[in-house]
Amino acid sequence: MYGKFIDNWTIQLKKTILPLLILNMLKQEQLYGYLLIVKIKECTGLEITEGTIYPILNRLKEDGWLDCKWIEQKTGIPRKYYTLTMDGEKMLKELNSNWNTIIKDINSQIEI
Amino acid sequence: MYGKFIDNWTIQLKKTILPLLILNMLKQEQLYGYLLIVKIKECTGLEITEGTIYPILNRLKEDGWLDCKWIEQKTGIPRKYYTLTMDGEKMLKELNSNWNTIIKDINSQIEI
DNA sequence: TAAGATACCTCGGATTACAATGTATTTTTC
DNA sequence: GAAAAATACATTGTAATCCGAGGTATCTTA
Repeated sequence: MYGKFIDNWTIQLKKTILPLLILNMLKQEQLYGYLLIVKIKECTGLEITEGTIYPILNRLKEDGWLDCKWIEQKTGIPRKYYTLTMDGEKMLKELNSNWNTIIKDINSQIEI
Repeated sequence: MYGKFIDNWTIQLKKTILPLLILNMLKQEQLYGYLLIVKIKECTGLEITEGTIYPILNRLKEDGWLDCKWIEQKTGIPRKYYTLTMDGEKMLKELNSNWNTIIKDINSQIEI
């Protein structure tokens, strides 16, 4: 059985990619932490917890790639919505470019 | 300046991908640790040290994905060459398939 | 009204990664 | 031909990271 090795590696890879994924999701629409957990699960199958998502969002905000604002709900708890800053958009363009380069480099080593 | 964030993330991603890359390289030809360091640099620009490559190779061997044998050189130090086992080949097929799925999932979130 | 879901946040101990270090031979350089 | 640099293996201590667990609060459902 080789499932365990593959599972661990796959989960690790998805976690490494998280910032890229989160930034790209936030480029399309503003989102809050708890919803990101759900969306990431939908998109990648990866089940993360709050202990994973909030530190990442805080870090991206501290670095200046994200803004956030509290939005009151008609009903329910207020939510902290995140959006990309101008810097964040520029940075993301380069990050996506890097992502593509890496994929190309790696795929060049994978036989078809 | 956003280079630092991008650099760190890029390096981290490449390191996470290392096992996939190494296994695919070894599928094409038998290689030894020191040469892998050179080839990985050529392919991805990632500069790793022995402290990185040998533990990975040992781990892959312990797990049963790799075989190794010492080969004496006409001149120079003997080298420890690694090859894929049958299990390793099967596992790699699945690993590559996972890799493609992840790329597809992530790219679906990246605007063009 | 209790349980479960939504939504935020923090932190310390477990894990992990790798720089540094060590050995030995060969090649190059001056 | 001595010293330095390169080739090639291996290990390990600690520095950094990560996230499960735990905490607060409100809303919904059974």
